[in-house]
Amino acid sequence: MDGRDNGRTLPCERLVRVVPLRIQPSKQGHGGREPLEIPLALRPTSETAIYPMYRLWVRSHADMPLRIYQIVNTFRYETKHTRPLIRLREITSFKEAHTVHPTWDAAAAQVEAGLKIYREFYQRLAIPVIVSKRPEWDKFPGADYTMAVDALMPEARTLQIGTAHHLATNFSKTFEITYEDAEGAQQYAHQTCYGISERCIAALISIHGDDRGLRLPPEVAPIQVVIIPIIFGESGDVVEACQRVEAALKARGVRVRVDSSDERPGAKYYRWELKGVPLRIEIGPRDLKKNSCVIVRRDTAEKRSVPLEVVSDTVLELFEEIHTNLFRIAKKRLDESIIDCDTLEEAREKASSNICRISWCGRKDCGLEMEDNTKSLPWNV
RNA sequence: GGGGCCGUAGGGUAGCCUGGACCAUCCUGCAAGACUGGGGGUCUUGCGACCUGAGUUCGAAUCUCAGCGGCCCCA
Repeated sequence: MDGRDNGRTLPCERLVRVVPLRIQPSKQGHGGREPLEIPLALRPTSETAIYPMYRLWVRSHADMPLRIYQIVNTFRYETKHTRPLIRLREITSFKEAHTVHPTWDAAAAQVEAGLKIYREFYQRLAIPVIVSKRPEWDKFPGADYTMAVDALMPEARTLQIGTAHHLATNFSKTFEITYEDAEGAQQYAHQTCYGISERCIAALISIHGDDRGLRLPPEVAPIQVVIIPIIFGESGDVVEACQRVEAALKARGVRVRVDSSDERPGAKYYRWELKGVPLRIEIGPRDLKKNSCVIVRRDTAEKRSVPLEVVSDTVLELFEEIHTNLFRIAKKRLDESIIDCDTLEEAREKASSNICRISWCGRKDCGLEMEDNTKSLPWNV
């Protein structure tokens, strides 16, 4: 699918320059001279693949809103400086929505709806975000305007972890996506597109992780509770107690696992902390005498002895607390890093370790000068 | 686009400068066993590597050249 072949003009000339419409791999990678036996092309963005279909699917106002999403891999022509999960030549799980609406306002409402989804998504990952409108020169090529979701990474840099674009009629004019309105006249449709990539994983890992490894919010932890039996000799009763607790938690829908490998308990603690399991339950002879167990939080390392009959309730309560705590810590760090600057000089000093908020007249040359002077992009990464 | 650095078991490394006692060091990992077990245990045994090619040389992990791969810095 190559937009240049159909004789039409793309909505923005910059799109052609910034996003190659077709990447042609060779035996030496892209840019090599020797062609592959079977010619292959990598598909960079989805607009040119999807919108010709939208042209066929959208006929009347009754066909809208049209809202479709897909999870795909996407290729970017990054020549250097790739970084795992953050800057990749192949984005392996781009989750993108493409919608069509009759009016500009309806599309704008959809942009808001998309942003609301992303706010909730990141809330559930315990990641506080900043939602902002990008300046003209930083928006998606062909967009009327671009909204972006950013998170703060530990090294005080922002990471763009989601975008939502109002495309207005820019693409519908190119791809001739029109509909018949109530008066029987043909109108260009208004479109939006919005997406997030595996950068959400990068943010999750970086923002919550500590020196002991991952710290995962319970809702998204593959294993939410690990049970460590403390075995002396035979200890059949300990093993049995672990299995009872495991069954009780499973019955409440908890993703739980008993680590009955023959490593030392200490080694198991370190291993599961590294993997970010939110709660660890230790059960040994001492606990069984009291008919209790020890529950240890990954986020705070706090230990408490809990009677066996209330383990499930306690676990579910702690899940809530852990999520709240992770979000609170991240939110505090974000809030504290945002500082108001009165002068460009001040912003220059502080931009490397903070998010600077500064007045701007709205002119492009002023904006670019601010970026140059502070050696930062408006949202860094 | 420009510059710099580096390729040794699954991971991390020593050896390279000054070629030979290197069938390549140590840590970790993996496999098996024994004693163990409330914060990374100990011992025994085993597995596993010099990026590729050409050259120099009696002899190359080590020197030369080329290729491939990776990392970092600058624009």
